[in-house]
Amino acid sequence: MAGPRTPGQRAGLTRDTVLKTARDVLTERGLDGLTMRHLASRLGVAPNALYSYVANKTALVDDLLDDVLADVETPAPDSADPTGDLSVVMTSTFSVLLGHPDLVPLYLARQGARGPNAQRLGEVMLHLLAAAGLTGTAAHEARRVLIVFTIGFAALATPAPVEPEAAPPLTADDVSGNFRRGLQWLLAGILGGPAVSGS
Amino acid sequence: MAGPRTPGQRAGLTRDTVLKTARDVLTERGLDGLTMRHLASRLGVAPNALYSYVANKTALVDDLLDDVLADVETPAPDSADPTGDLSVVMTSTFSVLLGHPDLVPLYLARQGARGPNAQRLGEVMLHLLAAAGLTGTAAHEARRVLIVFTIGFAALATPAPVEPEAAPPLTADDVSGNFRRGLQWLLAGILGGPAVSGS
DNA sequence: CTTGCTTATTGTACAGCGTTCAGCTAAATT
DNA sequence: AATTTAGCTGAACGCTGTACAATAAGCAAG
Repeated sequence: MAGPRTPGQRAGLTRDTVLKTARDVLTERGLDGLTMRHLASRLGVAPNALYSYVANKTALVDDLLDDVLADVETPAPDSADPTGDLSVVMTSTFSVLLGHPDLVPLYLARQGARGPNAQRLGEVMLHLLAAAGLTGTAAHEARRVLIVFTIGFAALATPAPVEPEAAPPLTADDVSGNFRRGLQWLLAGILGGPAVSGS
Repeated sequence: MAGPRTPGQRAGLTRDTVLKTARDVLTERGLDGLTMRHLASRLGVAPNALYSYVANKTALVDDLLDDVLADVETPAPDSADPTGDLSVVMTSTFSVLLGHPDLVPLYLARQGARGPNAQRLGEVMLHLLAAAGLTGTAAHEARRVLIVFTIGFAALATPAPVEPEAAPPLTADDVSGNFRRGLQWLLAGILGGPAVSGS
């Protein structure tokens, strides 16, 4: 990985290795530790070499965000229990997000990912909501509620950036149970609830 | 506000003017535009002059975050309708957050504010939940759910950072209605089975 | 086998960031 | 009036993301 090279010599980088190493750096050094320079040095390469594979740092992070969502399990297309499937999808999303705590705040800062994986997930959710009887605006609203709730909770479960000061325990398990209960409330409201009249 | 000063001369800064100007800069130039250097030049002052009033940029932002929460209306202490009051508090928090979109992502990145205003709000919520019959762990969980939901929704209502690309309108009104419905679902779930009547 | 084109990579550099240190001087204190 | 305190400046450090021009490796064509 290390090599003193003169200009023109190749290092054999790949877009995939760049992204993968970026993920590694992120989990090891945190969000602040993910700098183009550090990533480059990790790859044994000059910083600007990365720009052959990534338009800029924002694009890199966007790709990272979407990559992570690839791990979310989506249920078999035509199940008999859309509500349960919905619960599974959200719970899976939640736990996937928990696996990459540093990224979570970024999802909210950018209002969710926009890549293909995110889009696919969004469509799966709409499909399940339709199977449960919700369409149109109501379905979009419900989806938004579920997404916000899930990402938001993952953000809260993330370990605090600094200050070990008087840190309340708040283990990931605690938050997970908390998440599951809140999710049930939401699903009950969304699917069963009393008339959601105009208001 | 503008003045070429020689070393030793004072500019008459105040912690309050610094914070207030920081808020202005934030709303005008966004989060990326809020730099110590820009803030300083706006105050007609060398960048490092700010460090007499603020420990560092993080502390500055922390103060900003907590300041905003001062505008949240909290209900009269001993109401007969804690559920309704809870709804009022959360809705008020939501609209206050909407007024400062640039700050919202930071709340999540830092897992909520930690200043006195945030603390007060948190205690008000616990008080209302207790009045509604929830104490102990259940109350803390419920509070967490409500906070996540509220901040998360505010984050989603925030206008996207860049890309006007095919942006769905998603007006603040839309999101507000959405928020209110989701909130009802949560409250219904939190406070035990039956639908929440009031509000 | 050579010629030429494309592209990955380097060195250098720029502008900007948060922050620290040392000095100066106006204001506050004694 | 003398002395301390504190607000402010100038300069600098190390860091960031990124643009530009030069170089050489790889590849396609003659």
